[in-house]
Amino acid sequence: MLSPYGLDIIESCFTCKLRADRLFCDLPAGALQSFESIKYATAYPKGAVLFVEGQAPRGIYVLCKGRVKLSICSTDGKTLILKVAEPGEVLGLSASVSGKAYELTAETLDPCQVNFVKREDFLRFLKEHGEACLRVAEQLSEKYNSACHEIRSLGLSHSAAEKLAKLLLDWTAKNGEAAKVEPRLKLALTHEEIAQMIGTSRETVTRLFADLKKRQIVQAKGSTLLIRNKAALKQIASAS
Amino acid sequence: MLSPYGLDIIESCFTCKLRADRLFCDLPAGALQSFESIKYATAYPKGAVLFVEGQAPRGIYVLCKGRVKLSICSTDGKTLILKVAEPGEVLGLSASVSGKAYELTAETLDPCQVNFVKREDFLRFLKEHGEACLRVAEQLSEKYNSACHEIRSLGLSHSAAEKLAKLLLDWTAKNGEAAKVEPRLKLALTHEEIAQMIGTSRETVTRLFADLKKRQIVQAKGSTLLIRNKAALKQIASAS
DNA sequence: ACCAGGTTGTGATCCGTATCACGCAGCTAG
DNA sequence: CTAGCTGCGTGATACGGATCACAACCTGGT
Repeated sequence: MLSPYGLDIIESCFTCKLRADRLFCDLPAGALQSFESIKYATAYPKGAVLFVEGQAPRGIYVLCKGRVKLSICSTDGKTLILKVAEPGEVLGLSASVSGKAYELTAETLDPCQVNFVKREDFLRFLKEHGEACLRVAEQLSEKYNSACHEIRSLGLSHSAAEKLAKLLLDWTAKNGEAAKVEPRLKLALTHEEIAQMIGTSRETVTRLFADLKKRQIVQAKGSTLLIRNKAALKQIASAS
Repeated sequence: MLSPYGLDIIESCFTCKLRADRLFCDLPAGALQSFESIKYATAYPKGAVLFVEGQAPRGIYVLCKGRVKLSICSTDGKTLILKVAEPGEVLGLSASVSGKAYELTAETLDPCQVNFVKREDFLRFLKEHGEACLRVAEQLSEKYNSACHEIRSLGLSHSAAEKLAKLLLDWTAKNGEAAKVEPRLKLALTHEEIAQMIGTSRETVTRLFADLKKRQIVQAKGSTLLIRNKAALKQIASAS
């Protein structure tokens, strides 16, 4: 198979290494076979838009490789990044199930491989495969859960410092660096994007980082961040 | 059957008038029969707590009668009301599906009738009835959708005036008064609770109402609110 | 009728952070 | 090499709304 945009294409779900530990992908053989027959394996370059908030749902996108930025956008141009999706996640799921417009905009941050399934095909698939339908319910619960977390952080944790600290701790947890005393993490996003994740302005993010550095809580090493004082960060994150 | 807390108990899902237009309740006869056999019809007084954020999921609560306040709460006591659930909604669904803790707290605002189903029974029921499972997926999509709306309003529409205007318009829409030029609506919540719905302080809500009245946009008639200038309200709601 | 507890109205003050307005560094392309 | 673009660092200012502190209400209960 071709390797556009510098990707190594994953040929089939059966041989995919991620399958076991991903919520949706780990289907029984029968269902997976049937899924393979309706999916379109596609590749996107960095910066491609999979779907835009407000569009009628065309279908679902199972992310196999690369990261996808999920955001929501106001009429006057302000953007809020909800999360960055990782391989194994199903995008556009809830819109495809309910038939309502996509709630978010999905844009690739890296070159990505994606399995696309048309909405009609997908709904038929769900009717025929009860097990898959349960998986979908689980995925949706997952999404609902993280939406609730987002709401909590936007609506309750008022100060921007608090939100930034929470975000940093979240990231270390995802990178499997949580256990370490001084976790490292790569800042793959610009200050502007981080600001959009916590609903604040770019300048504030810059100032907050400056403050954290001055207080020896974090330390920059190129584009990687070293967290020198996790306790202090947790303090800030849970400050009322 | 008894009528505790002044409720007229709905005997069975088969005879329930709401069934047809509710997402989850309108199941095929076979599934409904099976559902009837695992549900516990229960009644709650006003102010009862069905479940609390953070608890392990016991099961789902199908609301048949009355209103239930769904809220999320920070460690330092601040509360954010996400929505007020109406009959036909399924509460505690996503937690029961995923097995994670309840994301919210559910508290009755009126005397309520509720069908409770234990988690294990419910999961078994879903495995046996593929159709029901699809309904669950739809309900979850619905919930995810409204969570996204909440996020949008919390994260993007910055001014409190904007959020209040949106809330009022939402309410008129739900009451079927949307079409009218001067819709009425009953304010069943206190200023404090409204403040918790839009993530602001009680005083701000009072001030905002005072301002709307001064500008002749709304008019109070006891506990009902008359909207005199819907256009102006929409203006405020969509102001950047 | 009266008092208590919850709800509403309003002023004064203060703090966080948005916003504007720069200068500076690094990277890419002509 | 220089022009231009994008991302970062930092000051000055302004404003929305949180918070505190009371006063005026309106309930229902004894």
